[in-house]
Amino acid sequence: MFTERQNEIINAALDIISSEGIGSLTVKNIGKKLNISDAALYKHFKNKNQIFLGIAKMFENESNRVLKDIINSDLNCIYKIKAFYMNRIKGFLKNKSTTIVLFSEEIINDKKFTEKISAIMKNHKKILMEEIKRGQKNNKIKDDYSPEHIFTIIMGALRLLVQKWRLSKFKFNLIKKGEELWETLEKIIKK
Amino acid sequence: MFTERQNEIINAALDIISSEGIGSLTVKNIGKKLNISDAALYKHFKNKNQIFLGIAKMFENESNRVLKDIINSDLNCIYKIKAFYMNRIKGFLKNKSTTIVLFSEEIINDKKFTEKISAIMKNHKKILMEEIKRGQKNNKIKDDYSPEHIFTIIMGALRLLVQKWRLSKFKFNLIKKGEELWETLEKIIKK
DNA sequence: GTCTATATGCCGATAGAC
DNA sequence: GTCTATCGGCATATAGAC
Repeated sequence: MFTERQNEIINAALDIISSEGIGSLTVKNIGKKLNISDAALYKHFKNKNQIFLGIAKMFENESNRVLKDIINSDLNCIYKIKAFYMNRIKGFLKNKSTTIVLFSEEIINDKKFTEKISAIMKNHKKILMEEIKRGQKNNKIKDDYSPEHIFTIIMGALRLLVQKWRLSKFKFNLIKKGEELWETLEKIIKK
Repeated sequence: MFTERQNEIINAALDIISSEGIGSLTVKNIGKKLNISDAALYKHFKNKNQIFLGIAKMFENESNRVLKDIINSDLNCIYKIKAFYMNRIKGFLKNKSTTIVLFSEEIINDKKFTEKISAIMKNHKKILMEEIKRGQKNNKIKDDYSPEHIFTIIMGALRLLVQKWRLSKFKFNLIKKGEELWETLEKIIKK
């Protein structure tokens, strides 16, 4: 998929985003981080947008892999949704910068990047909605609310929590707060 | 508060953000929009960050005014929360660019701006939480969930809906979708 | 694959005339 | 308050030697 150097470049970019913000993500800074010149980067990526696209692809690979594992597991639907939810939280914890990149599609003004992120999100939504519908059929999830609204509420709450965490400069325990929030979300949707 | 020209400049900036994205917001572009030179802008604002701060102040003035009206009304607490929720939606409809500016605190790398936006958000949260608590005391709102979680769920869902609307390029009817989502939110919190 | 040197362009901001 | 002219700085990206 990626060469070793390409992986290093993507990780350096993620490092810079999480520590100094997206405004500091320049080819010069990436080079500095890797102790090579900025010009050398162009031997590995055609241009800066391709690095962004690399970030999106890396995220896609990881989340798809995990998603498959969860869907193919024999957990019941509520626990599948919980597993997805907690997995996203752990993903953000591991790669803090994704909290910026993925929630702020408008920052990176590249069509292919935006489309990629959009597609990933749509895929997540599709898979989650299927589980929600199955749960409603099997009488595990309340059918007072539309699957669409349940999705909006779960993902919206998750995102807001993660954003708060980022704005607090990662000061509180995201896993703990995430689990507490899930307790409430589960109470709301569980039949 | 602002001179007429300052208001024009702020509105031009908001225009640019909503139509071309924050990356296109340059002093040169603002000048072009107003058919004056970029240099002339510096007679009205000391620098670019002061224009950003102007955007934040404008938003603060408007939302505080409306918030006061709602809080001082004699609606019951659930309808106060609904009024706040719907008012935010209408605010985004009126000024599409605020959907970018306010949800992406990290884009604008100015300390005073970030602090201002943060303060506005904290104030909104404080007022909403008070209403939620009052509702729980008066047996109007379920006390199975913590006020903090109720806040996260309502605001998170609202934000996600608004973001979806923005990414759809404002194609669907935000008011209608917002009202539908509120129906669900109300069912969840109402005792 | 890495380097240095450099092209090109836009950024925010200032000087000074009118 | 507006203009033109201009500055220094930094951005992405390329050329060409090693």
